[in-house]
Amino acid sequence: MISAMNNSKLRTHSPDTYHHGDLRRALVQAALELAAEDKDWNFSLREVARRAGVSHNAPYNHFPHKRDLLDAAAAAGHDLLRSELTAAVAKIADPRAALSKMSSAYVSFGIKNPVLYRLMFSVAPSGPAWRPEGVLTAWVASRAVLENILRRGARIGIFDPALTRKSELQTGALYTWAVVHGLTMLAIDGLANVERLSIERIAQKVVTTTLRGLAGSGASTNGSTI
Amino acid sequence: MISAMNNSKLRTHSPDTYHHGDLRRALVQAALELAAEDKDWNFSLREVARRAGVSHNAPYNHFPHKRDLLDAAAAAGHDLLRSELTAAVAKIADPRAALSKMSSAYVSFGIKNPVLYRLMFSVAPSGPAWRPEGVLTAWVASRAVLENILRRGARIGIFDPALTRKSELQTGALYTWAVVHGLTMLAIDGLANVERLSIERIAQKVVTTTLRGLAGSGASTNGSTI
DNA sequence: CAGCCATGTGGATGACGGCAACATTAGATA
DNA sequence: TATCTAATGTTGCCGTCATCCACATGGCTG
Repeated sequence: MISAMNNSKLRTHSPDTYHHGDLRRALVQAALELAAEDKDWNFSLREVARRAGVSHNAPYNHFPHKRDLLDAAAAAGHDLLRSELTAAVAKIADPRAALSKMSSAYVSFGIKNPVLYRLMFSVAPSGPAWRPEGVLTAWVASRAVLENILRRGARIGIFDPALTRKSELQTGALYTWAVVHGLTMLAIDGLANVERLSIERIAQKVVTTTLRGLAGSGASTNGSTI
Repeated sequence: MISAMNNSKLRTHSPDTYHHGDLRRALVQAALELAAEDKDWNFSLREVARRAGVSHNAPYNHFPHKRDLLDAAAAAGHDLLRSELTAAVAKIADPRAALSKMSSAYVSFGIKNPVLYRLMFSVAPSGPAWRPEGVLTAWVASRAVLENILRRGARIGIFDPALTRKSELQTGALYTWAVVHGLTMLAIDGLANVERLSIERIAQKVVTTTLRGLAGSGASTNGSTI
């Protein structure tokens, strides 16, 4: 799922040159691999350089600090998540079904890429609300998808009509996001065990409850639209 | 909020001895302080030792690895959270009000101790579900408090009666926990902004929606019990 | 009072993050 | 096409870190 990254222009010129040709991307790739292997982000920058086949200092031409590499990896992750979410919801008209699908896609992403997911939400804010380039963008885009679903549902009365108001819509989106984000985190931490149910089944039940929270007065709480 | 830790037996003997007397606790304390100052857990073990006034190797008599110190800090955090949660709910009879109070206490804890909170859920599981000593215990205790509230509410019909079934109860608890955990995380990351509302106000509204998700058929969705 | 064991100290080792000076090459320019 | 330049890599170096080992200290127990 990681290799799905854009890797066009993989140096059309000589293969064993002094200059790598696409080192920046190779470094991010190596970092993602190392993270997946080690199950954390504590590898050394030198290790990444080694894996990319360059000297220990080459990375500094692309990332002033080690954290910048991690930020780039996080940004790639956010982008991947966003694309998976939009893809999951693309062809679904019914807001409830769409929300269901989006939620399960979200949780699935976290479970498939636990280390990446954790990194994506581990960016240490230096300033008041600093985010690495692109992360906030991807985030806002994802959130917009969610808000659109809620708005559509509110308009046709499936969700609380109050959600047509901007402030309420934002709150509703935050609520929904909190559920899936929290559930994903708990699942990654192995804290989301219920009896012998699979995490997918658990997520499904949680989403059903979530939908009831969003429901308008006339809506059924039956979650069978999944 | 950190200094509330149990610090009995603070060396009744000589104050300036070769042996510190309570180094273990002092190290955890120093680590918590450093984390709060740096806003992350990237300080060096030597720095912690320096702050505690001991040699760079003294900590190894209490923590075989640096991670063990972090685990101890995380455990202390979980314990503190558990005590705050139980205290918040202690005298509240109404399940809905109790859940509300517990939620706001939870989110408040995260906001007051963002770095600690992040650490508490950043323990890298080595084995299948390894947790540092005491963390899982505190977690289960917190969860039990939550489940009790839900069960009581289900019995008197305020919450979905299905919650009296064990499996459903666990799912319901997970749902609730996911909301507050997710909301807390998002708040810490500065991603929980709605218009110009304070985070407390936002949390309140989210909890209202959460309660609706838990509600039984006959329950009002009015969250004014707060 | 002698000795043991928990607790601290000092020093050494290999690795790391980051800086600086130097090398190599891809293109732009003429 | 010959050259110049900026981007990209490389080598070497520094201070710091985590961790290991040998040794010091001293409270407690026999």
